[in-house]
Amino acid sequence: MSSQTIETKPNNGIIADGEATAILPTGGKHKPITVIGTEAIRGTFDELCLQQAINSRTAPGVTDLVLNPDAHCGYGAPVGCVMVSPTHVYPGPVGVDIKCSMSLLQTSLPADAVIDKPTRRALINAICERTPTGAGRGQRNAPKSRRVDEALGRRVLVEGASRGVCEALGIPPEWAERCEDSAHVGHDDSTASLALRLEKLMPQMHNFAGKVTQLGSYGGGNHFGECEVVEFGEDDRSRRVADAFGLIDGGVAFLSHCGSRGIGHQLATGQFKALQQKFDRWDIPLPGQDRELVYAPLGTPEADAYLDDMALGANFATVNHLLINALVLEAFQEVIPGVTGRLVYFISHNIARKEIVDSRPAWVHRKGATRAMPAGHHALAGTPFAETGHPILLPGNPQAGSAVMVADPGAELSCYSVNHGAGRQLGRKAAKRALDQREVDASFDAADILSNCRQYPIDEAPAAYKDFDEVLRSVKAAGLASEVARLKARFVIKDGDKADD
DNA sequence: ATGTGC
Repeated sequence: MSSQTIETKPNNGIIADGEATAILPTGGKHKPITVIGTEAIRGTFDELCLQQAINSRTAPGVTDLVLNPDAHCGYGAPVGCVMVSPTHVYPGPVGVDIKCSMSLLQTSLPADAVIDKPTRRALINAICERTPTGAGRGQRNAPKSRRVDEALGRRVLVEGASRGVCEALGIPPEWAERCEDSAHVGHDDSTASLALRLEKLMPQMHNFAGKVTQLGSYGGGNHFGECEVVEFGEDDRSRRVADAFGLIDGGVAFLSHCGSRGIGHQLATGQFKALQQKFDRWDIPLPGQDRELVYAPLGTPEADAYLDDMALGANFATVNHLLINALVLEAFQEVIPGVTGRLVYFISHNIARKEIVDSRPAWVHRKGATRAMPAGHHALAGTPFAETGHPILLPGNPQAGSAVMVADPGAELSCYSVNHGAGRQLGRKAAKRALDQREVDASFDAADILSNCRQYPIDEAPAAYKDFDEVLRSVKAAGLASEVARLKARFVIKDGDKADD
């Protein structure tokens, strides 16, 4: 494995072939890396990020690698990339937070219901009581009707959002149709193999009962819940699609970002360690000599174990999101009786899926990347979105807004994928050095956006992220997707200096 | 991302 050097080439070796599309050749017979991003965006990719992309592109069994405009360094592969392999699975290019995802709940409320501050404060409190934030945090005072014991926890991991699990947790079962995948199965397409795998893992699953009580919680870092006002665009097509998605112009919606919490973390790190030990023992060369890029050929016990563990974590994340949405709706109903809500969509940006790429089945690893299938895509047949394409949920930042998009046929270029958000511009330490807490808080006050935190976490401030409009411009100019609606924050739930502690 | 250092 020769690791190419990139620093001496102009533009880091990236060759533009359109306003927002480019290629990065990696030498040999390899198809080049597909790069999405305007010139301004392409300048934000640092060397390590590009080296990770090259390592990933030239790794065994990989046929396609897409680098998205929000790309930055990740574990082995960049956050913000798509890696396709018909023959291998790669745990690193799924990531440590298995099935980290976005979901959007459309309520029946008009925007003026969330104007006055006391109502928004009451909503923040009611939501925080039910859906906690923070490391280790889970359900504190869940009512008996929604308590997750060990037995139900096992069912969640094995079945995902099955009818039985939804009923046991008070989740409207029809929401399962509004999921990118409501349930994940094991390596042999059965749930039986997942049950067996979980049984085998149980002795290592420290505090399993405690971890399953994390269902219905956000965790920390960039995870959040956000009350939004939905703003449709001007053109007829986007308004028609927004209607079909069940969005309401000028209505109140709730956007959530979270993943598989402690369970997914334990499953992912367990897989990294197990595979790294085997690579050490076997002395097999790693792509770019990077231990974070361990892999397993399909059909081996190692690949089976990874696919099973990924499915267990993914099922937890799916039910976590659906329960959060059910609990958030309950919180709205406590504060504003009579309000109703429907799940618009639940879609992941950290998962490997079996899809058809270039007419053959392949594992599409999306790491900080979102599936983007347009109207008429064969995989959407029989879903509510066959005629429109499915909703794409892209968090930007509370001040610039977030976006609902829909894929265009041009998304074939990026293996039917787009970015997963704005992407970091400043590392956490750099953000703490560069940004001023009072200015950050003042900017939220000026925009009349409330938060559950006394001080907004500075490393999560909008200025720590790339310019969201430039990122969206890249996606549109590359022909991947169109904007359907913008979401403007009215209040934000984050892990931070909580007002209720 | 994470019972936020192995």
